[in-house]
Amino acid sequence: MALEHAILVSLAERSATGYDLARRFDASIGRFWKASHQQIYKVLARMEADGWTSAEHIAQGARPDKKVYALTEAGRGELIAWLARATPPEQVRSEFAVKIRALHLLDRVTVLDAVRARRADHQARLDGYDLSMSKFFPDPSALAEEEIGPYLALRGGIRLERNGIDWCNEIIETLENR
Amino acid sequence: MALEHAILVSLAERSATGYDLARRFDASIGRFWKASHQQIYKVLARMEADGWTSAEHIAQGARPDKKVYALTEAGRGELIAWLARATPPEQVRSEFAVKIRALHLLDRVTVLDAVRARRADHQARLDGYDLSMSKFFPDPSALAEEEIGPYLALRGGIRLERNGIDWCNEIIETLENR
DNA sequence: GGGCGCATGTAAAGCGTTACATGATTGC
DNA sequence: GCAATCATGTAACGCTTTACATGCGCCC
Repeated sequence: MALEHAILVSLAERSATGYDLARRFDASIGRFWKASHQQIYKVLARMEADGWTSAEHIAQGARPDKKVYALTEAGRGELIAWLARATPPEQVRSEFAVKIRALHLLDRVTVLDAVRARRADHQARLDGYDLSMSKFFPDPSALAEEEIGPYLALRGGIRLERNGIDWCNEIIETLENR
Repeated sequence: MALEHAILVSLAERSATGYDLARRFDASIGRFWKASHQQIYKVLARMEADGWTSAEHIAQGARPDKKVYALTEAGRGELIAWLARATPPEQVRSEFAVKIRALHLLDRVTVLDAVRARRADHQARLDGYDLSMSKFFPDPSALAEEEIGPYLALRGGIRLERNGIDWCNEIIETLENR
């Protein structure tokens, strides 16, 4: 896919400026797709040229002018078409896992420290997700139609971090018991 | 990081040609770092220029000539230094998760079909990993020193697939119960 | 006769990261 | 006075993907 489809998803939720999108990519959507503002502005310009979005220029006295992007019918069509297309299984790319493979080249203490640091890292993100969960979905048994997706995506994030923690624990235990 | 460090890890296990590496990246190492042969040949050339690897030219009558790359002392040093450097938490990039976020824009049947297909995909890879496990590590309580890393990496892969399956099941159940 | 395995590359295009650039307002 | 927030970009570089290119031997 590409960034443009993630932007389509975000704009379908709410129209936004490039700046807004960049912040969303730092928070919710960004759990599964990171993007810098530089990238976003470039792609946004291309999407406008392709007719997927339309921009409304808004002058603000004190603050800088802004361009609010909204989905066009064509953009919405492309979004639906993309959603319906089969998703190729994405490949994992984990520097940590590559290092784990070669762990016997390092002394045990260094490895254990690194694994504990990574576990703390997973835990910190998990704490953030738990907070989002209680803030945005306090009652998961009563979700509005458009909330199911974001809820399940957040659940996916939580599972990912928990899984990361479990793996770290397994590594630590395996190394300590020998 | 980059591909070069994954190649260093692979060459530390055994010297290899670019072709061999490409196959390894299709199998074991590739669980966590994919690379095409085009990429590998280019990086290998640069690594040789940097003195991290040394190549031995071998002419084979019938088959094409080959270059067997081995780690140099400098390469080994770089590998150890990289292993000891802190690993920045890698960002997830999941097209599937982005789609899940926007799932309410599609009809339920299409979504469920897609999620079931993805679950099957996870299951297929898990089956492959289970096979590797029984083939290479039939007795995990008696692992040689250099086997611990590859064993734990494989465990990580297994956990990842299982976690993927669990998430798919949660999505399916959530969608079916409403 | 056709496809696969071995073996090595070049070239172009697209995507992503990092650095640079500007400028006003608000809060500490 | 200094940092952060709002707001939008350009430029250079590097990594990744996709397409193109070659050529022999073996098996069905």
